[in-house]
Parts: sequence; structure tokens; C-alpha cells
Amino acid sequence: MALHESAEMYLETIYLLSQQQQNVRSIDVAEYMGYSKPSISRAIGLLKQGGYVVVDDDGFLKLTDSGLEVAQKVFERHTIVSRFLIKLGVEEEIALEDACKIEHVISDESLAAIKSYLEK
Amino acid sequence: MALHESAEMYLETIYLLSQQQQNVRSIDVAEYMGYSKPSISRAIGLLKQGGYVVVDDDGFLKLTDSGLEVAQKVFERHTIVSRFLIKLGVEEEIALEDACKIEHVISDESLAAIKSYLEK
DNA sequence: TCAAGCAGTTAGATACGGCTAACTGGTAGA
DNA sequence: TCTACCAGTTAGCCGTATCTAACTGCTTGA
Repeated sequence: MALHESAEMYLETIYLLSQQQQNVRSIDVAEYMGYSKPSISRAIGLLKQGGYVVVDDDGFLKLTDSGLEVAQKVFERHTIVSRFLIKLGVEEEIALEDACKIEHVISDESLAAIKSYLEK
Repeated sequence: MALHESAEMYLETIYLLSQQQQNVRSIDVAEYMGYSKPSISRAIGLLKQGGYVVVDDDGFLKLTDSGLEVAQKVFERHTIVSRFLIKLGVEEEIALEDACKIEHVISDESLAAIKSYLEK
């Protein structure tokens, strides 16, 4: 199952929020992303179906192993791209916004090249 | 009128093909982009409506001033991003593919930063 | 000359990813 | 206790962007 950009964003958001707070609910994701509740409800439904997320009895969202894997990968891409842009002199806020979009479209090869540029 | 990514791609393709051949028809765009004729027909219709393209009596596509402006801007972004990736050691084919996607989402600020990196 | 092929359009389907309106069902405070 | 809020779901809409099938209408070659 190839995950779309939007699915990656939802997983990444759940991952980020999980690091900031004990429990993550759909409503937290909605507020963070600026989307309506039904949009999140549907997205979470698809992620559950795909086995990326489970929802416990209290409505708390947990990433499965595969969900976590995707989220961490996307987050790492985000980090590399934004660090790189900032290093080039781009303002942080803009760098983060751009990284959010680029992280979904850049190839592993290009990302690796940027990573090794950052490391030297 | 904010142009969507797909519209930018169509304009860029018309621009590229215009430099490779005398006249550009819808079918050329379809073949180049790998899309069906109806998809191109519809897209060209929207671009005509928006004043980015005119179609002459022979069915040849011409960019208007504003169409050319968009196409050249996108193409310049494409060039900067791909040259940059190649400079970082990414294989040309992959760099071109990635540039195709990044060109639509990267901010002017980040692009300028990459450009000045390339120039030094 | 006429049949065939080619370019382009129309009509309608599908998928994605948002939205609002309205409902359900639980919880908590007056 | 019961009302009112809150989280979440369901139903249905909209816009974008692709597709196939089938049509039109021109041109060209046997």
C-alpha cells in the first residue's frame, strides 16, 4: 500500500504530538493540522484500516510499528531538509514550511546527498 | 488566479516543447506528459480560459505573455533545483525527477538560497 | 472518391482530500 | 438529575485531476 502525502502528514503529526503530550486524540490532530473533525475522522479510519494506527478504548491514537516506521522516516526527512535550508540561510519559519512539502516528494537518493552535505 | 501545480506543469511542458520544435499541439503535450488526450484537452481549455495559452486555427499552442512568464519561472526553478542536486552528487535522471516535484512547492526564499549556494 | 486514421472534444466515471450539517453518546457541572 | 458541552461519526457536497468510451471532423492515400 503506497501511502499518500496526506496520510504521511497525519502519521507525522500523531508522532510529533506523541512526543509533546501523553495521549493524542483525533481532536488534537485536527487542531494541530487546522482541519475539521470529519476530515480527521476519515483519515484516521483509513490509517486504522491500513494498520498504521490503532485507537484504544479511550480514543487515544497509537502508531503501530509500521505507522511509527513511516512517521519516523518522514520526520527524519523533514529534519534533514529543514536543517539544510536553515544552513543555507533560509529563515527558520520558511525552512520548516518548505521542508513540510519537500519531505514528501524528494527521493531517497537526493535526501542522502543532502544528508552527506550536512555532515561535512 | 493562483495556478495549481498541474497547470504549471502543462505550461512548462508547452514551453519546453516550443524550444524543441516549431509547433506544439495538444497531442504532443499528451505524449510528452504521458496523459490521455481528454486530460490535455481539459487542461488546455482551462489555460485558455485563464489567458495563459492561445490555440491558433491550426491547433498550435502558443503561450501568452503571462503563460510564458509562468513557464519561464517554473523552468528556472526546475533548472536551479536540478543543477543543485546534481552538484550534490545525485544522478542526473533522479535529480531531474525530483526537481520536477520540488519546483512547485519550494518557496522563493529557499530557491534564492539554493541559487546563491550554486553561484559561489 | 472514399475509407481510414488522426487530433481533438464530450460525457461520464473514479479517486483524493478537503468541507459543513447534523447526529450519537459520554461526561461533567449546576 | 438533567442539561449542556465535547469528541467523534455519518452523510453528502465540492474542487482538482486523472481516466475510458465514444463522438466529430479534417486530411490523406490507395
